[in-house]
Amino acid sequence: MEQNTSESGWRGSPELWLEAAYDSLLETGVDSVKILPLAKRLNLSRTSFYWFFKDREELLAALLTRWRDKNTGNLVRQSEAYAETIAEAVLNVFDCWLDKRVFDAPFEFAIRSWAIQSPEILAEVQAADQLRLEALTRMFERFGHAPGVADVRARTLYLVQIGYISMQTREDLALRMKRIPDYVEIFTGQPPERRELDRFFARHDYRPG
Amino acid sequence: MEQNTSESGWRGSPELWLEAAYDSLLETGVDSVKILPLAKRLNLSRTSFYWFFKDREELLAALLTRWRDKNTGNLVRQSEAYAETIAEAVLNVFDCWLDKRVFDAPFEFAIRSWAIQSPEILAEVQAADQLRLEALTRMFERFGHAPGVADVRARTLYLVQIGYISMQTREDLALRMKRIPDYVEIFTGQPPERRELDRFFARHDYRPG
DNA sequence: TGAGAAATGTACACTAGTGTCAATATTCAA
DNA sequence: TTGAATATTGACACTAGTGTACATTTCTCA
Repeated sequence: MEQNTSESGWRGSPELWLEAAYDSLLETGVDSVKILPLAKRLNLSRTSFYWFFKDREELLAALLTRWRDKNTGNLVRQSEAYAETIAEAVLNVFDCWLDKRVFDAPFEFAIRSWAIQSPEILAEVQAADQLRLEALTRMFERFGHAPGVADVRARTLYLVQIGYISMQTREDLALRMKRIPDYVEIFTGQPPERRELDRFFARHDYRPG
Repeated sequence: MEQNTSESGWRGSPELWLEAAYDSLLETGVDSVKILPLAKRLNLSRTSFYWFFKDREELLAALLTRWRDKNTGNLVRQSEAYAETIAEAVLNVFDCWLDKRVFDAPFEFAIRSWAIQSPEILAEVQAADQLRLEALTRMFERFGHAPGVADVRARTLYLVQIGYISMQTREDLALRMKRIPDYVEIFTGQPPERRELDRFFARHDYRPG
């Protein structure tokens, strides 16, 4: 808890405070990201925080930057990945929902919850939504869907996941994987090929059955 | 602002404080539901609050009750409404998303944002999600979908809306209505009949074209 | 090994909220 | 028209947070 991962002999660092802020944000929301409680967690004097950050605002801004870089960037990238069919393309996007190295769902929920109390955060979230939806719409259009339908299919794919995040459920991999073929069929209008599913399951270390 | 809607000559009332709390919850989240700011809004002394409520907790509990009674009750009811086809049944559920007398989307978002900082609220939200999903799954099963598929279709229908609420977009009726036929087709696997759409548009005072 | 940079801590002044109590004012109904 | 019920208020004591100033400690490296 009071360890610093960097190699310096000092106890504190910007990274340490940011990491504690991140943990606190995900556990109990932005209003719990307060310097006094973080200092207690870190066994540091509250005021030494100010050596690394100008004020609380600056810490919160750093959290926002971290979110923007991770989630939106990777989602857009997945939507542009190589695929031979729309089913395969959708499965590429599903990678986001199953691999926390690609997309951080609890982080996403914490940021969206933050948006209710801050117009700036709301604007950030809406800008992200637009970028992501545009990328997904282009994906459906690439596979021959007309613009209007592509838009609604992109929304369905994206909003189901945002809704799922908002439910904050913790389900095991097997349960989630069992729904995948039905989701693919609903989202694309066509059932996925066996080999497409196998490739997907394999890269998530899942053996059906 | 300092008016009391009830007929008594007093300025304050439980309803007045609850209404102010509701407004504040929807505008800026649960952390803004504080007695001091509410009192300022109402032009009342902060301490007169304690005549009507034991403490802040009791006020928050009243907000939760209001949400539970309104949103979950009505959604389950709409899922059970008379329909001849699954498309018509889905359109009955869509009534919720378009009529704030039936389902209060901003309220829903505020409650879900609250859940990040309170295990009790999280439990309430998850109980509501389960009730609603079960009702929607039964709806798809009534129209002949196998249990597994019915579950995934119910999730799709429900989660798209929860995700939409989480985006906090404000779009006009025409734009939202334009997507309806595509949504029905994606959610049910079949396009809606012209007359089903017409009946739906008519009851929302919308003229397509 | 000691000077200076980097980090930490203590003391202070401030703000915004909570809830209790006793005093006071207002309304309603007999 | 007056007394009881109902509501309102200001004063008090408290908690948890913010940020600044300055003294102190700890590390680094010349």
